[in-house]
Amino acid sequence: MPKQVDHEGRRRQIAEAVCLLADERGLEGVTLRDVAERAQVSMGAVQRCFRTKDEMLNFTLGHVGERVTERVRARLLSSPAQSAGSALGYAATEVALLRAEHRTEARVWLAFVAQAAVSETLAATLRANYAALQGLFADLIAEASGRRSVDGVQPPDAQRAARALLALTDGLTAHVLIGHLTPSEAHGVLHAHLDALWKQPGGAEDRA
Amino acid sequence: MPKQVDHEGRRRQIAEAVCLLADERGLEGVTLRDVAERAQVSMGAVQRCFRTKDEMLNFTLGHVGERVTERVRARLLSSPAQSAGSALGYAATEVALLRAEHRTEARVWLAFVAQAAVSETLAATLRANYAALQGLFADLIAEASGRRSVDGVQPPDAQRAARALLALTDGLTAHVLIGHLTPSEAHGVLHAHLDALWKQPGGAEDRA
DNA sequence: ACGGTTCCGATGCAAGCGCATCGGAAAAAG
DNA sequence: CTTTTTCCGATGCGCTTGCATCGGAACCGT
Repeated sequence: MPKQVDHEGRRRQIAEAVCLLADERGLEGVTLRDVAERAQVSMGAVQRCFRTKDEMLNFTLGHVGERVTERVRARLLSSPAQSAGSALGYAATEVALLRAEHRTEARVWLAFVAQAAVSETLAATLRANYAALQGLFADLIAEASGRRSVDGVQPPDAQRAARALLALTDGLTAHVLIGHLTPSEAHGVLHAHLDALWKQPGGAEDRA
Repeated sequence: MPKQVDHEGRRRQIAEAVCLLADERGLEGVTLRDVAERAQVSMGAVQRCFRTKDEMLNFTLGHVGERVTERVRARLLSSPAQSAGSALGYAATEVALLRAEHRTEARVWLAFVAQAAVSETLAATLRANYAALQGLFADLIAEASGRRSVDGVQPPDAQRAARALLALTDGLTAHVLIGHLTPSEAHGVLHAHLDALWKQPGGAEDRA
């Protein structure tokens, strides 16, 4: 057997470089040459790991998505004793990427969301991540409001509340990045929304 | 006086072309040559109207923002007899750009939001638009919940509710574009949120 | 040690980009 | 009709991009 290389590891290493560059100059400013330089490899290596640039970006998106979802899960596991309500608060705060140290991830995420609007491949990867997060939210909401989910099926208003929460966190993230909101304003909005959730769990049902 | 040309009109014409292209291929796919072709003018004309490409994009963003805000205002004026509550519903629905015929605007908007995260010039233009919409929302919310705004100053929870509503609409728009939500799901989420707004107007205050 | 694989760094290439340039068309004023 | 000023279409330039190519270095089983 000839030379062997940890391909998956290198892929992640390259994905990190893509993130750094996308954070600084946006997704448009990501070129193969710059990525290679940032990842401390040659362009040839990058081309070997990813057949095309799109493949590289798609992998990077998946990588970031995994990281965020993983962090949310870790946050939940590290504080299992509390109520489902406060757990949901923590999870939502993580997803909103409000903390300064996650600003990079937030910018990368936003860049990919915009790109996904015109790239079906990216959109598919993105949808998978959103579905996972929404399911997680829905579980927590159903549990916190007493009606336990059965076989992974939540009452429809829990699904809807989860959709709302996910959209809200995404919107808040974007508004913070643009500078329309400060992180603490966004934090306030998010938690006010969550508080409101418990005070009227089941009323007001109409429309699809 | 020599030849005279409606510069502002041509600028708008070019901005429309930018929108069409951004809708199809994303903001990255917008080149001066393509814009010129789509706008039925020569590249020279485009260069005369906008000194640089960034200037062109910035103008286009302002143009789209104006159009959306204008449509929301028109929607409000066309149905002034109803309650502030239902007016807010209409306004929010417009902002969320859920209708299929506004999908183009939505994609353009999202593309600019992502770009603004790395371009202070675009971010400034965008902030102005968000501020206008948020103020509009806050007015309606304050009016609907009885506490009239005085001298354009709303109670803090109206401001916060407006921020939440704006972030929610933006998030929903993005999720619809990506295909994570259907338009009717987004519609349902939005109106459930609005309904919840009236049922508990002032409680749950903490954090900044 | 050595042959066979796998890897990769350097280089080349065609295409496309934003922008600068400029000669001449177009139009009001005399 | 001539002049003067504004406008713009065509063209060229320098640069960057993603990708293809390939000779040789690196490595492992034998």
